[in-house]
Amino acid sequence: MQKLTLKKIARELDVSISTVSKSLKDSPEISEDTREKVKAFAKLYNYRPNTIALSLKNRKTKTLGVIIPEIVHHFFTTVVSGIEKVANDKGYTVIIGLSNESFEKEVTNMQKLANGSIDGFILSVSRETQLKNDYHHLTETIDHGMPIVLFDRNVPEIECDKVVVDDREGARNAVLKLLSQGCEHIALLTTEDHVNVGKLRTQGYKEALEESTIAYRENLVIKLRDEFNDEGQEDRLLAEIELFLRNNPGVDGIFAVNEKYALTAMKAARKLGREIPEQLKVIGFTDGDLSKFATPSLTTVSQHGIQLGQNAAEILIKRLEENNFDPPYQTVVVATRLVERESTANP
Amino acid sequence: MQKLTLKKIARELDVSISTVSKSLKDSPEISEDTREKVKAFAKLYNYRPNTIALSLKNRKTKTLGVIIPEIVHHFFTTVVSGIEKVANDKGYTVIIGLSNESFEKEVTNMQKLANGSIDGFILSVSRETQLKNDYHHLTETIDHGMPIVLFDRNVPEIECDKVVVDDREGARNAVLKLLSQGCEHIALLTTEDHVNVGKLRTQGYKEALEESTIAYRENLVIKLRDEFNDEGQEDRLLAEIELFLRNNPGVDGIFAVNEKYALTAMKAARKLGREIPEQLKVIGFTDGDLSKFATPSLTTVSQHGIQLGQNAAEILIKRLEENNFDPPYQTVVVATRLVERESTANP
DNA sequence: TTTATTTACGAAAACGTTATAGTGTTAATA
DNA sequence: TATTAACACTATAACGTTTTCGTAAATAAA
Repeated sequence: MQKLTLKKIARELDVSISTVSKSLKDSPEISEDTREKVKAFAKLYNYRPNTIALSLKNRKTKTLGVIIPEIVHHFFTTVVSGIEKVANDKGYTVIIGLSNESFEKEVTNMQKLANGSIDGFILSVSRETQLKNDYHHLTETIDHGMPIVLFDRNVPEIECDKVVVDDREGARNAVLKLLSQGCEHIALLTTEDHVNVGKLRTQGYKEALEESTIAYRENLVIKLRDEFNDEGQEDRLLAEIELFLRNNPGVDGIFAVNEKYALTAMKAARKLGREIPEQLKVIGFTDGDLSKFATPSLTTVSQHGIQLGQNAAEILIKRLEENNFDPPYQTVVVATRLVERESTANP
Repeated sequence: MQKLTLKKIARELDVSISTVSKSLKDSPEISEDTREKVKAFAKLYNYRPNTIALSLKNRKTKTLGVIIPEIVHHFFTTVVSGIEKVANDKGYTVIIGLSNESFEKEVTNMQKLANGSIDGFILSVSRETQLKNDYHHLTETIDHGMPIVLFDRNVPEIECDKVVVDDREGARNAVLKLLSQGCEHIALLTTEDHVNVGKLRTQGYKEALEESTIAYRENLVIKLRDEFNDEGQEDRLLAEIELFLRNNPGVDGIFAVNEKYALTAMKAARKLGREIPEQLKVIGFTDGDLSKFATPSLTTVSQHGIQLGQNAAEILIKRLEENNFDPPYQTVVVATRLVERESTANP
């Protein structure tokens, strides 16, 4: 009924615990007779070694801690599924911690997991952490010999392995696409400055313009406040974008740094009677269902979240298994791909 | 540098391990002097007890195992976030296992976690498990004294705590809504029969019709094959639904058992030139971003995933803390709510 | 002064493993 | 026959905790 242990098997078969353990590991020290007897018994009653005891003994848990800012989020879940895949294949378990974009939750979650529960972290820092610019919990963890792989939201000042999306290049390609489709007044819908990926995408936007004959114009860049992302704030987001479009009737292209902004922009445009893609072309970032099912369907920069997760897990596990926790660290940049759909089509 | 343990503190302060342990727990057995000294040292070097050692000693891990069929899935992630919230508040950690709708992965994932890593399961069975109708892994787990809370996809033959959505009633309300909006030929887009929730929603559809003057007609029920849900099969799904609509020009209402089917139906309708909501009204299940951002926005049956997850975690933790693993078990039915949007509006 | 009691600590066992180092037989070798 | 080697097992320590039990020394009571 209750969990079977080596001790119970030993008692039952009237041998020592060592004998049982060795039999199950097919040690030649034990006679074939005894070995078979023990194995048969263990199989019959479905013995499985206690993971916790093993973890304690081996001082490794074969478990990865994954901390993400949000779970009801397409991109992060694709990353997690990539991590899970690789981890499972290599015999690792995954523990997920959510920071909900909060610095404090990120810290406590990490502290809780760092005390023996896991062998290493895969983590994307919360928005608030970026804002506070406080990364002591990361450096401390690394100093204690626990490896971290940072993904997506890069933190240049932290030295560790990293897997990031080529945000700059992805954005550049998106804007080049808009240019090649004939757009001349391309707006950028982005986040506040402290969000690293937003900054990189903005940079890509600028680069593309610099390569063209179109000048960069500050007033076509609209930085949407973080709070607009919160549940129930969709209307304010919409109002903000609508106002912008109303004030800038000449805008014929929009590059948005995420799906939501892009979809909301399309909604605003529709309200203002602007035809997509005829009068206004739109490209978003993150290739989720939202883009696929939008009307018109949305051209996006796909981030290959699964790939990203797989890379992160592979790097971390490699470090763990090679027992090498020291520099040099690597930074893998995962290329993006522009998925073209109706929102940028030319007649 | 490396992890601090009681032993190291003891050695450093030249006292016994017991003294350190007791000091940190403020035991009156230890003199105030020593206590303070130990606590100061522990604080200075940031001592945290090793979770694994504690788990082994206490024979409980304060960890919940959550097994879900898919993670890139709005509904399941909302449930997980509800679980996380409650679990974290009560000092529990969450381990996530993905079955990817596969029976085998579900079983191995459970076996791996059941060997000491977790105190109990929260689980939604995979599609394949339902198809095979093989639940021995669940009964065995329960027999070993590990509690399970089943959520969403109910398995009537398994006795344990359950938290389910009121699928029947949700569907009934949806169809009643369509009826009240004047629909007379209401189609049902559902899954294959072995999916329990699909069956319940179908039942609700029938009930609503029975309460009306409209007769149930077999040929208005279309069971979409499971494989159409796979990545990259969107076109086949669309084709199937389009064919159906073409063959049934009289259809003026659609109730779909998930967002994807609903959105795809809208797309098909658009291709056929049918106006939504004027000529055709549509309601989906699951209130995700897809519905919110669709054009026209989609009326849906909201499942309150967060609530569901919270309930599940509360029930499981209650059982764990009360050390009561025996019947009676409870089944909580979470009510749905019809979120009305443009797709069912009347002019 | 002798005995009882408190104070302040330490030793040891236990949780379930694994690995190292014994140990008592029996068989082979010198 | 005496020594050595092979065999088949067992005891023990260790991983990091907590807790029960023990015990010296100091203090209080008889």
